[in-house]
Amino acid sequence: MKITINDVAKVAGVSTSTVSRVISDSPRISEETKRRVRKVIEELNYHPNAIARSLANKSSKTIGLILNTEAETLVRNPFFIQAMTGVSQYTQKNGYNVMFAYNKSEAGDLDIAVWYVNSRCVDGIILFTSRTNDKCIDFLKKNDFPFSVIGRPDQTEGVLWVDNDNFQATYQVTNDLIMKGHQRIAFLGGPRDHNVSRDRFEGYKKAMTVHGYAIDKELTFLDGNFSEEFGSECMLRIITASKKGAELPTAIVTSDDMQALGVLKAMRKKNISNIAVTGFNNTPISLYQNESFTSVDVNANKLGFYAAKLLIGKIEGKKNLPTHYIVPTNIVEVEPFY
Amino acid sequence: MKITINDVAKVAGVSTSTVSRVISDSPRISEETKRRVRKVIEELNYHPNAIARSLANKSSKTIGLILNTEAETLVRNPFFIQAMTGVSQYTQKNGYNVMFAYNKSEAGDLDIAVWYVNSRCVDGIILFTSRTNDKCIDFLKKNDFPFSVIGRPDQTEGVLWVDNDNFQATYQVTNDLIMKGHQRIAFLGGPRDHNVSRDRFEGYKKAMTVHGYAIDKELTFLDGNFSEEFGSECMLRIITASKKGAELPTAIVTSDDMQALGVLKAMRKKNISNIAVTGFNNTPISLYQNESFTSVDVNANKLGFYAAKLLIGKIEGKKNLPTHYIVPTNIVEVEPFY
DNA sequence: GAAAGCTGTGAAAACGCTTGCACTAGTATT
DNA sequence: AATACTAGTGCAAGCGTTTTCACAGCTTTC
Repeated sequence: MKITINDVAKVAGVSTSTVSRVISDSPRISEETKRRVRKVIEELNYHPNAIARSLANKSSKTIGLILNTEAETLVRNPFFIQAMTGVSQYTQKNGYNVMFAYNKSEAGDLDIAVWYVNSRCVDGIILFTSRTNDKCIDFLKKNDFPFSVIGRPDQTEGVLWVDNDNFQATYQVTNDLIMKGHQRIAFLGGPRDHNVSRDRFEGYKKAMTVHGYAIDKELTFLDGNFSEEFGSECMLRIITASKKGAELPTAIVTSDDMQALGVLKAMRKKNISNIAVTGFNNTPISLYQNESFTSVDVNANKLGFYAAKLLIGKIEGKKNLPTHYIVPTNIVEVEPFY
Repeated sequence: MKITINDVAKVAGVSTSTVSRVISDSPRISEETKRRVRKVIEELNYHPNAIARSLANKSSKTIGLILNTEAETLVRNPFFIQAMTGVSQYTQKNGYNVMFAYNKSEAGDLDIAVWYVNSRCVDGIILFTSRTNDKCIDFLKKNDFPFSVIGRPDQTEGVLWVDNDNFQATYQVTNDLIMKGHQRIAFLGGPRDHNVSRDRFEGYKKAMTVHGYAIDKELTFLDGNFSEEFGSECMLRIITASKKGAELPTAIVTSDDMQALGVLKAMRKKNISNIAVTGFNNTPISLYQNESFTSVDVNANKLGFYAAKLLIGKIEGKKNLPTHYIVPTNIVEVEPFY
């Protein structure tokens, strides 16, 4: 049988309220009593029951994670686990636990959100991907339940979010290429309904126009997806066009390492080299291929960390908190594996 | 203000006990009453408070994960996230939540275990790596707290565990190589204090001896680690030896994909090819390199799934449950990326 | 020297649920 | 006809905390 606060109270010869106050270090208890009670707590090896505490406090001191992502992505892209460790680091420091649930379907994500909210087993939720018209976001807003989102959502009012400055990242990547003398630079984007896709394109566009270079429609591939296949496909189209007289680009800015790998694969297949390729995420797999290329490290760990920080700030009702954080990116040169 | 069981009782004109029994579908309540109460539950959109329930039941319906692993490994090896999703799949089906905490240091792992146990916020724990003399295991055993372990621990009595048949895996991998005509086969092992290392070596040894091939001391590297560096290092030693007259192996069995990549890297550097290499884990990164090789898929998802199954069986006091599961491995041929 | 103000503590009511036990009304048993 | 079941329900005591309010005993104030 586990020791309870009553046992401590009895042994120490005080009431349970006193013990409770000692635990929370209330100023209303005399040092003398505190010392005595603490000694008993030590002796009996007493530890408060977190659940009883939660019930009395109406707060579980737990936050829930919703990984609304396909298994495939989860496994290939270390982004998620990195963000999760970031979350864990912040929550641990602040006395919160973290709960997670994985569900493949989008419907499943909503189910989990509903469960989390209705059962009151978490104090707040972190969404790991923001989709357009995300049903989870709508649901959480409607229920006035604290949550934060990794990745800027469509509607930012009333939501806490963290993200990179994606515009800045591609701006810089593109600018760097231009500084190295590249003029004909292609761009591969992500799905149109992700804000991140638009931002990355805009950054590229800005850098190009600032320097007076044209955005060649034949070299910009928007509304794509973050896959290797898409990367290969675009590259093959570029190559085909070049056979019909178009000039090959000297550099390609992509929106994801997978895309970049696809591009490299197609280049290899067609025996083309000397095109600089850039990606996003600094995925370790990018280390295991033969071309050197540039990747944008998004600092996933920090994204998780700040998502937790925002959320916990909100839960604890702190005032004057920021509504979002922009986490800086670093541009890394990935050396070839061999 | 949230709806409670009392509100439902009042509206339905019954006592709270009756509502509670309707929720748990007790046979002692008449169908008539059940119907009426359920209708009210629906109308009021009532959902039981999980925490109050936990307190009354003395069970949080939550299990805790302890990821006692370095961040680097966590990120590079999708094993962990795969196992986590496996755990989540089983627990969701059975009405359990999962809590996780990440902590870099080994000391931290123990802290988390202590917190989980003392605060009673989880009903059981899954350890994601079994080390020799694992302090967490000792602590959990001493406190008689339910837990299961991924990876067979040193002392199996009184512990629930899941693992692959590592002996069988390397036996088969080695045997396959022999069937293809290889006779001179090197072996790279993992850290001596991991059971997995010993098992994998024994499988290799058995296959070799069954076929009457010698185990060449110069070609077996035990007590290594699961890194690329170790792989490269061993391969370079093999190559150096060959320059002094030793015969090169025609195949190399390694204990990890990272090791295998290291081997391939060294081969490439020294311009050697035509040596078959095998690894473990079917890591996606293995897809992004140029040699085809063989990897053993350990079915991490299933390992997590069964770890959860064993644990929940124990928590719920089921009788005649197995003490461990052996999850089959599949041998996969990884095609070169390009 | 009475009123007012502190200080330190305890009693008891929450928090929202489960469950052992008791009770009532029928029904079956002898 | 008395007894013994059974089915269906409610009462109230938990589960282990926190926290409001009350109060006793001091000290200060005018």
